[in-house]
Amino acid sequence: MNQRKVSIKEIAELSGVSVATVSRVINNNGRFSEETRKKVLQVIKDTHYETNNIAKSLRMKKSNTIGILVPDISNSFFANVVQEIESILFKKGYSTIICNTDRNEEKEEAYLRMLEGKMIDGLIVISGVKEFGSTAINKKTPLICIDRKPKDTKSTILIESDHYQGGFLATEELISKGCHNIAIIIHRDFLSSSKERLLGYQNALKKYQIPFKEENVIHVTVEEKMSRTEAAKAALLQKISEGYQFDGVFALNDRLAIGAIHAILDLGKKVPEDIKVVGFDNDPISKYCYPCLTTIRQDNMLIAEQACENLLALIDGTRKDMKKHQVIPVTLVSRAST
Amino acid sequence: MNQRKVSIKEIAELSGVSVATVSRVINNNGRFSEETRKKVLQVIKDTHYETNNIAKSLRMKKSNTIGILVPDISNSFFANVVQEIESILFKKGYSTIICNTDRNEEKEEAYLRMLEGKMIDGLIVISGVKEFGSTAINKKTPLICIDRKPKDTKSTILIESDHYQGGFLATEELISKGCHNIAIIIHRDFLSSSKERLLGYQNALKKYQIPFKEENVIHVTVEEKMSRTEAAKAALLQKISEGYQFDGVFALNDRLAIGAIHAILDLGKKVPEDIKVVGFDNDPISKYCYPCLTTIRQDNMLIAEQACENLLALIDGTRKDMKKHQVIPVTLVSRAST
DNA sequence: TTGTAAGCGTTATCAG
DNA sequence: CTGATAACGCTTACAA
Repeated sequence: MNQRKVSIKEIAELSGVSVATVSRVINNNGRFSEETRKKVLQVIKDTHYETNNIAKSLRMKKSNTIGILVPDISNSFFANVVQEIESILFKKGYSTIICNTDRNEEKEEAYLRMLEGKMIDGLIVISGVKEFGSTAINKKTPLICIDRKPKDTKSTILIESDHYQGGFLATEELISKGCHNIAIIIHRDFLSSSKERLLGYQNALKKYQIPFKEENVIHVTVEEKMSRTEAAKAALLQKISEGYQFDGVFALNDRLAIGAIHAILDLGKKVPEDIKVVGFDNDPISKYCYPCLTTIRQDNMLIAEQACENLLALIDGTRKDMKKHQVIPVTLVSRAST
Repeated sequence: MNQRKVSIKEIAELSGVSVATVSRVINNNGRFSEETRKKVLQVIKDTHYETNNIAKSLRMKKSNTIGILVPDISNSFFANVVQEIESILFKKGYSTIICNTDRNEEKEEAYLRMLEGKMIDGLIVISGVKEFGSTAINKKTPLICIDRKPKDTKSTILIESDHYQGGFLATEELISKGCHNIAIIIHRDFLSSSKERLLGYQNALKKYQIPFKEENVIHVTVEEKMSRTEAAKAALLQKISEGYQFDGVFALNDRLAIGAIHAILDLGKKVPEDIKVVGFDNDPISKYCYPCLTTIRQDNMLIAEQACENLLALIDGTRKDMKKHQVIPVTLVSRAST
């Protein structure tokens, strides 16, 4: 019962027509009689014929495939966005090649070459490390960036969350719950997203006339083999041991926030009674930690939708009024930690 | 500076040789003079030529692409395994098409058709729902299953964790910490992995001469729009309200375990002092919840390695002594919850 | 309405 | 050592 792979040519022979006609029927393209249509379709059914997309791609110079570059698929934010993108594109008839770059520039470069060889119709780069000026795919391949823009700052479209708003909302939440002395925990301060979040924090303070103090900014560096959570915990404990006092924490992501909570609990204080905590990302762990973590939710779904929509428009050439920088609103998810 | 895509033919012309020779040089295949080699390579470099893998695949009937079917990429176990597989295969020169099936049989079927059209060289199915007997890819496409075997039970290779051992270790841990009355929380009891874990639980009890009681088995059903965690918490609270007593919990996955912990804490009891808890999977949340969760770690890395190794052997035809059922050991990760 | 044939970019066979 | 050329499976003018 092991049917060999059957080609359009054999369908033609079995149906008593030419390959051209079969092709027309398959693609519902051009004219043919109802009779031949029926016959061809029947033969296709019988033989379990499936179009060879490789050949089709070669001929059409279109692969119906798009590439996604992602730094780390096991990060929940990335995983979610990718999953959503994949799902949307699938419905549109595109398949997706997901490339996990490990934030490694060489790997990224290698993937780009591979993708080019596969004649991808478009590319989505999430938080990419590489500047795309010199790369293999600098041609006309439609490109959308999410979360971070490559240095080659020309005309590529960037889609990202409203990090400023996120910082503002998080801080406002703490203030509204009575905090006056709010620590902010930052990991990668060079990221534009981090800077925006910090700015939101500062402006929220200003709005409520709370002075911004430099000593409230806690920078954590994550050593090799150490998680962000551990690093944040250690940094906070260190600072406290030096006499630092505070009544609220805004951590720039949920992993850091959990670290802060652990530190606080270890000292015998209570969250949220003694100190309140807000994170960022709405990582699943924020729902499962104890106490549950108030956090800022990025709209992964909308980011994905917008990325796909723009990319497809770019591919189809129906590029109307696409903004170069698209900012997606975030929302506060209020939980037990505040 | 926008170079059009350049083909082997143009390389030939620019180098003053034939396409055949260029092909030979590129693939280091056949004989050619050092001189021509140098010239051709130089032209390739100058023009930024990149092989068109679509054309190559068509000709070679080999795409150097493998497909992965995965139920849910945002599940940490799956995400990890997929990530690892992708990384290994990439090093071997294969690219990977990751297909997220959402446990949806139609989507799975559609993906299989798509993958066939892409002439994939091999397929890895993680916890698949479909029986592959009738499907598009029943040909000779090499196939490896992870975690669950499709019904069509013929000769496909299955790689999975030692679920029995996991159940045993988890239960033994609880017993060794003084538990005598251990609840077991089960979600999908029809899965063979669940059955094995239960069996391990029972045999561990037997080893320590603790009688197995049916009332200790808590089945949770997860309603639409409810997380496993919430469902487990609700189920446990319900049971307790009926007067049920216990001093330890073995939950068949970490999400369920977290639910149990939340239930226990809500009742004013302490973990691990009053009740101890063990989960399964070593989900990242197990490290970040409070208290941190003792759990069973599946060896994702080894599973991935073994899957790739077997698949590549199948593809190359160097299929020596491959066992049809390969069982990967698991380990206990002891944390605060016990 | 249908068939013929060219061509997409490669590799492999067969002569030279 | 190198060059023509067929073939991979498909789409699409152009003819009929």
